[in-house]
Amino acid sequence: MISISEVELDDFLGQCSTKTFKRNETVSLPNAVPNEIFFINRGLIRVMITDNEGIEHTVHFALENQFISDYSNFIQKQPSFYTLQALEETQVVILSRSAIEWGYKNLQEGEKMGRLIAEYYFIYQDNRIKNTFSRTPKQRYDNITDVFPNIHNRVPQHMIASYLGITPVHLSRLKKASR
Amino acid sequence: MISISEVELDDFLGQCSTKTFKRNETVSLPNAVPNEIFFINRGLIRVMITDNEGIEHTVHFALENQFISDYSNFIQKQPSFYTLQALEETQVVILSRSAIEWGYKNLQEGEKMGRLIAEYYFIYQDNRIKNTFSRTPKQRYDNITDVFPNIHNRVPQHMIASYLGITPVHLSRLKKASR
DNA sequence: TTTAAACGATAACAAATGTTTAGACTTTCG
DNA sequence: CGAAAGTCTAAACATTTGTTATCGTTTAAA
Repeated sequence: MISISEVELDDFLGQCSTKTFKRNETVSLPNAVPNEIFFINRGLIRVMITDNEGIEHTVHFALENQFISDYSNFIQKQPSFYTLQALEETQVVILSRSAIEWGYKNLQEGEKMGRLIAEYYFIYQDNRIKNTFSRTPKQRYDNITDVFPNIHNRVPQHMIASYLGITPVHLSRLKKASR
Repeated sequence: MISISEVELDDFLGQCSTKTFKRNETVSLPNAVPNEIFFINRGLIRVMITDNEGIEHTVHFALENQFISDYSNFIQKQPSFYTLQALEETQVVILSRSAIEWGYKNLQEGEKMGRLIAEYYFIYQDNRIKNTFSRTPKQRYDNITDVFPNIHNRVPQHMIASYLGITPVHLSRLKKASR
C-alpha cells in the first residue's frame, strides 16, 4: 500500500509487541477507551455488541492478516461498545496508540498509510451496508465466504446467524428450504 | 481539521465548480464510475440503492455542509451502485478526482485531510452498524434527529421508513403503538 | 476415557412485519 | 384556482420470523 524502508519498518515494529490468547479468551472488553489496534498473525477474533437486554450480537469476524479494534472509538478516544473474543488460539501484534501516532508523524508515507487503512475499512463497511439493503439474509448467508473464507469450518452456525441478524432456528430453516 | 493557508485554499477551490439541482432532480446515477465528490452548500440529497427486484432503498440522507458521493466506489474506481437525488433545490460544490488527488499531493496536510475524512465517514458507518444491531427500528426512529436534524420537516415519512429498513405502513403502526 | 456442555435440526405455537386496499387530507404544478 | 399526484393512517389478511422445547449428535474438558 505504501513505500516503507527497512529502517522505518524496524523502527515501527520495535514499538510493537505480540500476545497470544487462548480459545474463547476475551481480548478486549467494553467501557474502556481502546488504546491498541491488533494485527492477527493467526487465529480468529469475534467482535460482539451487547444490547440493553443483555443479548450479544456478533458484529464482525476478524481473520489472519487483518487489523482489528474498536477503530471508531480508538479514533474518538471514547469508551468502547465492543467485546473482542478469540474463537481459536490467536496470536496478535499489538500496535499501541503511541506507535501509531509516531507512524503518522515520522514515517515518510505515514499519513497516507492512515488514509488508506481508513479508506479500506470504510469500503468494507459500505459493502456491508449495501448488502443489508439489497440482499436477503439467505443471500448474504450464501455469499458469506466471499467476506470470511472458510468461516463455516471455524465458527459455529449460531454465531453466523447472529452476524446475519437472524436467530439460529431461522437460519436452520432457511437452509432447509433451499434444499 | 487541518491547517491550510489562504493560498492553498484558493488554489484548491480554483479547481472546483458549483452546480444547482432542482427539487427531485437526479444528481448521480448508478453504473458509472464516480469521479466527483459533492459538498452540499444548501439542500438535501438522498442516497438510494435499487435491489434485484427493482425496489429502491434509502441508504442515507446528506445535509448542508456535508460531503456526499459513492465514496467507496470513488476510491475503488468501480461503477457506482447508488443513485443520488436532490430532494430540495440543492447547491453543491463539485470536487473532481483530479482536484482531490492534487490536494493529497500538494497541500501541506493533504494526506492528513484524506485520513480524517475517511475516518469521519468510517465512524458514521460504524455507529450505524452498532445501532442496527443494538436498537430496534422504533428506537432508531425515535433518535433519527440525532443524525439528521429536522429531517421530519424535510423528508416524507416513507423515505425514513425505507432508511430504517421497514415498510411505511409498519412505521405508521409503530408510531401509533407508542401513543 | 468419560461426562457434561454445546450444537444443529425440527416442530408447534406466538409475535412481528409485510401486503393490499381504501379513504381523507395535503401538496404540487399547470 | 383546480385537478392530479403524493402522503399518511387504518384495517384485514398473509407471510415471515421469533420463541420455546425436544432430541440425537458432536465436542470439549476433567
